[in-house]
Amino acid sequence: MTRRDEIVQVAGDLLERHGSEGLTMRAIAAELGIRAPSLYKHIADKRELEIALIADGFVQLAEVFEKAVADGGDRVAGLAGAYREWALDHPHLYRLMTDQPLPRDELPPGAEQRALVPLLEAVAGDRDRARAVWAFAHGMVTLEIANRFPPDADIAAAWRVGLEGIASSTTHPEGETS
Amino acid sequence: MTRRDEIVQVAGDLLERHGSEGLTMRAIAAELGIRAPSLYKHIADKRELEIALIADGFVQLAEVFEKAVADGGDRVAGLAGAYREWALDHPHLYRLMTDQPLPRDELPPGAEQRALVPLLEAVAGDRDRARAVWAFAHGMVTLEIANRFPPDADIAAAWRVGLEGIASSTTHPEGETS
DNA sequence: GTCTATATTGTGATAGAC
DNA sequence: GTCTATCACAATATAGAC
Repeated sequence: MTRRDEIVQVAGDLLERHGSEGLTMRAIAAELGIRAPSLYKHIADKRELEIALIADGFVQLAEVFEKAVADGGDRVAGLAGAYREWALDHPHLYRLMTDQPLPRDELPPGAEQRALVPLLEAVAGDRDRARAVWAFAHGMVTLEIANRFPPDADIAAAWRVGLEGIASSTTHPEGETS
Repeated sequence: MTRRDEIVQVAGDLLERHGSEGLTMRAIAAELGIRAPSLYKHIADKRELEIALIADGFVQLAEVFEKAVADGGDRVAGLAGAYREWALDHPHLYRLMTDQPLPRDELPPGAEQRALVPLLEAVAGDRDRARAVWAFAHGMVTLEIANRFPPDADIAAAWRVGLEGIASSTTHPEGETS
């Protein structure tokens, strides 16, 4: 493992342990037992570090999705469950990945695509439906991370209602407005 | 209008114009033609300012919802449209309101409730369905704000698919797992 | 109610020695 | 590849004069 890889790994650990506010060059260096300026011999700037973390996140998500599909069962439900579990397990990385426009130019090509394909296949290539499922899952996950549901909310039930509705409703009629 | 109200108003303007990073005590003061320390004669700290902005946001949202219901038509679709329009019109306030746990203790009582009632009524009191609709709308709106949909995405179609699915699907059978 | 001066803390980043 | 020293900047907030 190169020194650069070590730095990225430590950065990821710090991000999950202390949130994005805890992700400082000084803290990363301290974790490695060196001083902050030394980091710049291995990376250009902090942004490069964040990009690497985001790219890594997409790889993780793709792997989690592929495993969920391989496990069989209802595909959309399986993917949603995997998405939820991974996001709640890595809340700060999840936010880093979704709070900003995707820096597509700076990411390794295909990273986003690979994570996206399993969902698209699960809805038979219906892009609108895929986006609706994604938005629902993203909304649920961010609200859960931000602790916005009341303590007595039946979160699993909300997931069920949403997924069953979006995944299995028939295609809307052309031109229907109401 | 008291000086405090002026400060809150200027803070809201700054938030929308320059995002949460632009919302600094110095900037607020500059906008008012005074120095930052003078603000502390009117408010205790910056947090108090943010709370006031959040509370104000809920009032705006409640009014927007009530107007949408009064306008008639499909209720869920009307509320969702109003939600989307308001959020995209005030993206930074929207994020301030939803990115963190709700400071319920510090908000005027009923602020959250008043904004919530119209949606709950639109789904006949079904709390799970209300949460699913909310999560879907929240997901769509945050993804739109973060510019995460590709340029060619048919966002209106995704809204339609999601809302028709969640709002009109039948209640899920008890114990059904797949 | 405003000011100046300042405390305190923090950030990312560079220069240049070793 | 690491160090020390430092730049440049910004943030919230307080003390005390006027």
